[in-house]
Amino acid sequence: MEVLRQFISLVNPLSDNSWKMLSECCTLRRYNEGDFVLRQGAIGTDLYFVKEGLLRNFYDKGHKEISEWFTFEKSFCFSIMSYFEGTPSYLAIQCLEDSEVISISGEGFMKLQKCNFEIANFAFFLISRSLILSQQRMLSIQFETALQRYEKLLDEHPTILHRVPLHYIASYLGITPETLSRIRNQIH
Amino acid sequence: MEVLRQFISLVNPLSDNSWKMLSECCTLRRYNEGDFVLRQGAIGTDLYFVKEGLLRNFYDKGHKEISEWFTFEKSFCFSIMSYFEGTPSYLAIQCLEDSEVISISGEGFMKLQKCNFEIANFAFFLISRSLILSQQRMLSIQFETALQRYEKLLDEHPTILHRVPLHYIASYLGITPETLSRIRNQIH
DNA sequence: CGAGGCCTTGACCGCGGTCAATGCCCGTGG
DNA sequence: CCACGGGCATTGACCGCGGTCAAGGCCTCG
Repeated sequence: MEVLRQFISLVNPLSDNSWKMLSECCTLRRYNEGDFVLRQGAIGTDLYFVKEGLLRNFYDKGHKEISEWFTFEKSFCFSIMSYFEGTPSYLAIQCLEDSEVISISGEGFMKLQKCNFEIANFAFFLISRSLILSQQRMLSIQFETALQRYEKLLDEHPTILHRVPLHYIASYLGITPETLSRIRNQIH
Repeated sequence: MEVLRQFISLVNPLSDNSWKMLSECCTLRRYNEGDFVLRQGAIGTDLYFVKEGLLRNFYDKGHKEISEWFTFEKSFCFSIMSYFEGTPSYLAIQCLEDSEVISISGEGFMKLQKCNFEIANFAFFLISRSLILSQQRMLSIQFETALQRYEKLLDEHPTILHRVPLHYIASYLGITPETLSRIRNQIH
């Protein structure tokens, strides 16, 4: 669990007492490649911190799976709609590699947030960062070409090609595998 | 200011004490059509609640202005990047009609948020709703055609055609005025 | 009456989607 | 060990949405 505390400390350090309360909401789980951390339709009010491994966050759109994002080690993810509204998750979370994930109970976390300012602060930080990323992604989809988005993705995550199959990357970029293929051989 | 308190009460009512502290951060301002509530490049850490009137939130992209959203009466807006990071705002906010706007000092609000759970809760609510809207807008841009987005907009804001010029609506929809024009006469 | 802003219309084009075929890699079973 | 089958990636032909550029109509205001 120490990894999680260090991660949170980068934002604002928690007192021993706050950390004790928070860690009581946490559970470390191990998954194999292909396992689901969260299935669509399940209630997913928990927050997930990836200690080791790689997750794929995706949802169904028509007959296709759309990859919303890939959660790398040392970062958080959660099902936005499900978390805020307690509804069944349209988002699913699956492991692309064997992974270790710390689940933070949504119920427990929300209670803490209402009575502990350090944790309320951290919650606010998490959400605000999601909001900024969401805005940036929107601008990216609206104004950049598929080629630009692909190059930016490689730039930010150079290892992604070795770790994620191309058709998942395509759906993250908002294009078909065919288009991604054309983009790739247009580069060389 | 009473309107604002009522609005907040819909989410979670504030005690008299919390409201007193919050209202000390608030300033009511009147604007004429065309006036700027926030200019691009200015530091815009405040939150704005529109009591009366209609605002346009837009930014520059290349040589064009892109309308990000229209803020109708009885709702909030703010410059996301500027608010969280205290940086100069790339977003500008301008009045499309004579308006009355309550500005909540960002500085004051953030202080309250760190020592008052009712206000922290409300802040969390505001951000989380922005996040949900941002996600929805992203899905809308990625998967719906311009026609679908236009029809949905009219459905959700039937008065918008009387209050907002078409070229602003076009840029909100992410299309050119020419395309909007074609869409409109294709409906009848 | 003329000028300028807004909206519309037309001709053309490019990005990315769809559909279908082919190639490649790899695991399974005869 | 080879043959087969299936999933993934690629390639090609075609098409439609929406962008660009240019022109024309209409209103308002000086």
